[in-house]
Amino acid sequence: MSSVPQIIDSSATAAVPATRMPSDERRVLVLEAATAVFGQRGYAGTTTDQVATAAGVSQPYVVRMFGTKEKLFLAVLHRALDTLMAAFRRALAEESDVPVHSRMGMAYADLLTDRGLLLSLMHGFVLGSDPEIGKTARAGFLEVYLFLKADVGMTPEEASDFLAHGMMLNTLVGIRMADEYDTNPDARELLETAMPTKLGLLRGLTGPDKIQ
Amino acid sequence: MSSVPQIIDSSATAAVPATRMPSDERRVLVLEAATAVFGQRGYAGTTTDQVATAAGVSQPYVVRMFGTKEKLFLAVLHRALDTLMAAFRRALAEESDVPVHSRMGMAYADLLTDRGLLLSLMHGFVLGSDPEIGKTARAGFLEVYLFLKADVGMTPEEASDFLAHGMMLNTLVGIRMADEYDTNPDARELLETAMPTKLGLLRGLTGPDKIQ
DNA sequence: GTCTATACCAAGATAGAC
DNA sequence: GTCTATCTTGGTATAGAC
Repeated sequence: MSSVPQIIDSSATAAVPATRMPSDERRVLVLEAATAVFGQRGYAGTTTDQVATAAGVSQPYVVRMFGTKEKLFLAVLHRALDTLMAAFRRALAEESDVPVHSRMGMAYADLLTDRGLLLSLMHGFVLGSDPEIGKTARAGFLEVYLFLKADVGMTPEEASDFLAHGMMLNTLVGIRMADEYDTNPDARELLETAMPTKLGLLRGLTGPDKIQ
Repeated sequence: MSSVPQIIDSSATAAVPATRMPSDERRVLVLEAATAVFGQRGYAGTTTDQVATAAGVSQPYVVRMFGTKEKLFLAVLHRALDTLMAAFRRALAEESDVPVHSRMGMAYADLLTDRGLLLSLMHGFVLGSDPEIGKTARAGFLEVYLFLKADVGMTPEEASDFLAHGMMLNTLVGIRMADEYDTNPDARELLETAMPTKLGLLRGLTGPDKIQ
């Protein structure tokens, strides 16, 4: 694979000892960095060193914190699913004239700003053959499906369609279709059709990646 | 990552010299094997040795044939896109009482039987940050979108919805949701809702993987 | 809590024989 | 056209110091 241009600023060299920090705080920082890198390069395509650099700590420390790279990825998936469900629950509880289904869609699209979150999930979703990752991915996907039916009140068809559009959104982000927005009218039309309201968010993700 | 249980029979040991074969024939065999493995494990998660074993040839020979692993993956993507477009064109040309949109959907779902084809595409789609892979993925995705509009006659909305359901199907396969069909009623309902007609194909993909 | 140093293995690629 | 042997790199994980 050719080297991937990066979004995340890598000027954070891990060489200089990171300032001491409570381990749970540090843990969150590393999880966020890992989410960004995994989202961009996928599970196998990511090295623990890339995560460490993005988080501004040393590579062995990342491994030390999570045990193995796989456990780190699983933690990323769980955090992503928790964040997603929390956003949905918030959107559901919200007082608003906007219909619930739309509010859910907007809540989902808003997660695009959480760098790599939806894409890390997507990478997990397509690795169903891996025993651990697959188990987590299926459980998470079904949790969302059930929530849409039981709590939001969608029919199976509505929930399935909602998820389909979510997967489409994930794909458009993953494929970086927004990079073609200005130069390819078809890409532009597709983006404007597939995500009319939240286009701004996607376009904000254009340009060279910020991860090292 | 824990080791992935396999679908493809690995009894094909490369140790015994493969019988000589015209290079384009061998090329196709390797491409098919590569499609299956890449579909299951993704680009970075696949080794050229796994591909070689699945194809029944030696690892250096795989590299020799395609130059690099990345070129092999790109060849897999191109072959997958060609196969997909050919299936669509065939479904379009077909005489039938079934409406075109349905015929397209069925043609797509039928590709599930081509082991790893749709999943290799999906893995490519989520690697848009990689310069080469991303370029190919975006071009292929847009080619399909344009075909749906220009040749099939879909509106942008219809084409976008069609693609959304395609991505949903890919995801359900990738996540191996069919593995839960018998034991989880929610998984079953979701599968029956998302792919009512072609469920049989998906279920056929259940069970231990056949790739080594 | 965090680092440096390093062991160890896996994997892509090359050389060269048959 | 296809293999065996091997070089080389890069990446996870461990040991141990501060």
